[in-house]
Amino acid sequence: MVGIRRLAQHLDISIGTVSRALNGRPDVNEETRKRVLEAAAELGYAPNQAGRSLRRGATSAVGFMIESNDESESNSDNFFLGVIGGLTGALAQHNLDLVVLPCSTSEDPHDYLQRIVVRRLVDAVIISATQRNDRRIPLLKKAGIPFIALGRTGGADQHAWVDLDFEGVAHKAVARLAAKGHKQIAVAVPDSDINLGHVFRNAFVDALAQNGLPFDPDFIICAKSSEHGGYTVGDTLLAMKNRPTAVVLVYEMMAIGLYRRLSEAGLVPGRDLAVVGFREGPLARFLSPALTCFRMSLLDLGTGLAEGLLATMPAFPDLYRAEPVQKLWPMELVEGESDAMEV
Amino acid sequence: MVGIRRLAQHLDISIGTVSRALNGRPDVNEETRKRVLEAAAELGYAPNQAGRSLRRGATSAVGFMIESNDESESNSDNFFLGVIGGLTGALAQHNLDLVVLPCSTSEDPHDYLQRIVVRRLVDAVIISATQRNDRRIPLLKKAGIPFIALGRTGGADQHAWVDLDFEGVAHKAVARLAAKGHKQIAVAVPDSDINLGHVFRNAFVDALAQNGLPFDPDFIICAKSSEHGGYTVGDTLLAMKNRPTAVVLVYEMMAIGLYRRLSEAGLVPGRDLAVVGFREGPLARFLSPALTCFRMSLLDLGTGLAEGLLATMPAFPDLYRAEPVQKLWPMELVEGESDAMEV
DNA sequence: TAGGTTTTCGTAAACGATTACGGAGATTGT
DNA sequence: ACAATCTCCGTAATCGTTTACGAAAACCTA
Repeated sequence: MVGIRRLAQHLDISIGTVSRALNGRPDVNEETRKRVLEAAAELGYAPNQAGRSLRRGATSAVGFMIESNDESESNSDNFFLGVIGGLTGALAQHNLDLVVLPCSTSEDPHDYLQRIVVRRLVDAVIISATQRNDRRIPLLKKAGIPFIALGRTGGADQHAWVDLDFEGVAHKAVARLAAKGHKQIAVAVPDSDINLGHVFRNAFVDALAQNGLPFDPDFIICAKSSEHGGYTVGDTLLAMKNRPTAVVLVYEMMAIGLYRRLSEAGLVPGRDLAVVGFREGPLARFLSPALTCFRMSLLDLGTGLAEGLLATMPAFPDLYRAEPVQKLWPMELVEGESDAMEV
Repeated sequence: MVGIRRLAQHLDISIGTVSRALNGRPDVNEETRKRVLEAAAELGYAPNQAGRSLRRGATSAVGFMIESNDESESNSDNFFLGVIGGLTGALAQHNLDLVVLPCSTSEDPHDYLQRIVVRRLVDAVIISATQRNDRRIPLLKKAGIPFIALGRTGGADQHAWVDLDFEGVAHKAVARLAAKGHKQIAVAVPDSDINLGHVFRNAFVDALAQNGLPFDPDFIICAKSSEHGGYTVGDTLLAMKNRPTAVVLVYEMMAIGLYRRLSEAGLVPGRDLAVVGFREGPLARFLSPALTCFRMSLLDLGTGLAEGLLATMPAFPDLYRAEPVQKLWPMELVEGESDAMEV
């Protein structure tokens, strides 16, 4: 393996000069720099990451912590892959690698992250699937590791995050349904301790109030964020004596299950029950009737996350900003037929 | 940050002894070892990864190279997440981290991998989406990096790989269709230079021969491995004067597009055209009529990949085997209604 | 008890890169 | 011509950990 030593003796200069030449330091003759650069390309030299990290005290890597669902049951489809694409692109421009840190669902995310952090495996981290009271936040703050969260937390403390604009989604969905005459609108939220459920629930309640609609606690339906969860939402709806005329869902997989349950009951979405989904996934186009839902660019979301993270890293003084980025990511309505009915 | 130095001075012993105690070396008093372990836990010590990597010449990380499709168009959904779950579990048992290396589709995978390898970012790699003549193989061999491929390559050279049992799938699919009287069976394969297409195509031709069925080159349909690709497969089929009575697909997303195209033409899968899909994804259960396809455990696949990789790593002498693992992963038929018709 | 063996631990040299420091030439100023 | 300045580069320390080597102490054997 060719290191800086071999490069230096090949050029018959000192390793210090080689290093300076490669790192763009000013105190090196331009003629020498050119020779070094050429030799490096010729010999296929690249700095050893371990040596560099040790000396610099930084790894040039940021971690993206996701929970790797052990079996394919769950909701997340191409979501993370899309975000990862945006992240890598934006980070690569600053010579940062992305390290995906998949936390098994059988392990406590806090403990997993602690192991990563204390070993100094990455310079900064992105956490996802944030909980209402997420212990990872104080951990990262105490360790002084720059971070950003994909998803708000419940805490009042300030930290950088990017989240989907649930308020906007809830407002658009409810306003649209209200305009069609719906007065009894239900919402399905995930039953896990993930913060998303709370946020979406609150946004929904606010949207109801803004549209002058009454709020019935029974209309908040908790379910697993999976296809089967959507099926159980159908069960719940069908069992209600005072059945809502419309329902708003999170996760496209829920929509699939609900469609199936309705179909079994001889009901048609958009005719017997207005359905508004959340994120437009690859399935939404196929569902019949077409699902009214919301669209976003996963690539842009990843880019936005990267920018927000870089702004928290003192190692990038030109991008650094004192106040943490807190950004709601807009989603655009995709009109379908699943909420076509008027009432 | 607490390092081995602080730990040593806190215990008033030398750093050498601390290191030996932590690494389970025999030449340290058990009483001393216990004290060191306790102090390490108390002070929250964990070895700095950069220092350790530099000294050991190994990073304790294996890379999993995937291509991160820039936009959500493409096929891969929960596939990688599932495999990652299996990988992390199996690797963690040997104190190995998994680093996901997402290669942007705009970059040459070979160049991307070279940058990773030359910087010694990982000890071993798993490559996926192998091409027929994959330049990454000689790169890794030359660099002496242990690796395993998820997907066979076309080359005759020996290296470790795990691949799906396309032969088994093709044979089961064709035999099943032949038993129902089908004589004109088409197959849709991806049009990219990924090796999967060639393998699947060959397996299909073999299966035809084994079942005494004629082979018509027109019945090999190339398409993008996406929902839209499936739609174009439908276009191609409908435009044929001598239309096949059955079609076998790869990728579940293709099935969705094909269903949509057939529906637009007023045709029903399983009645007007027998459809056999490939991998059972979260969507297959929902398609109506239910898609006949094949099932596998992504978790087990990940575990198998990890085992095959460990067997190539000299750093694990007890697992090391001279001959590289080459394993076809079986898939189990999931009976649906999409190929119910007889002819 | 002398000599040999074993146990336990401290010392110091690596690993590969970065960078503060200082020195040798070359250049400029008076 | 002498000093001051500037340009360029070599030397060596350093990051945190591992490990070969040797030494001290303890233990055994005859």
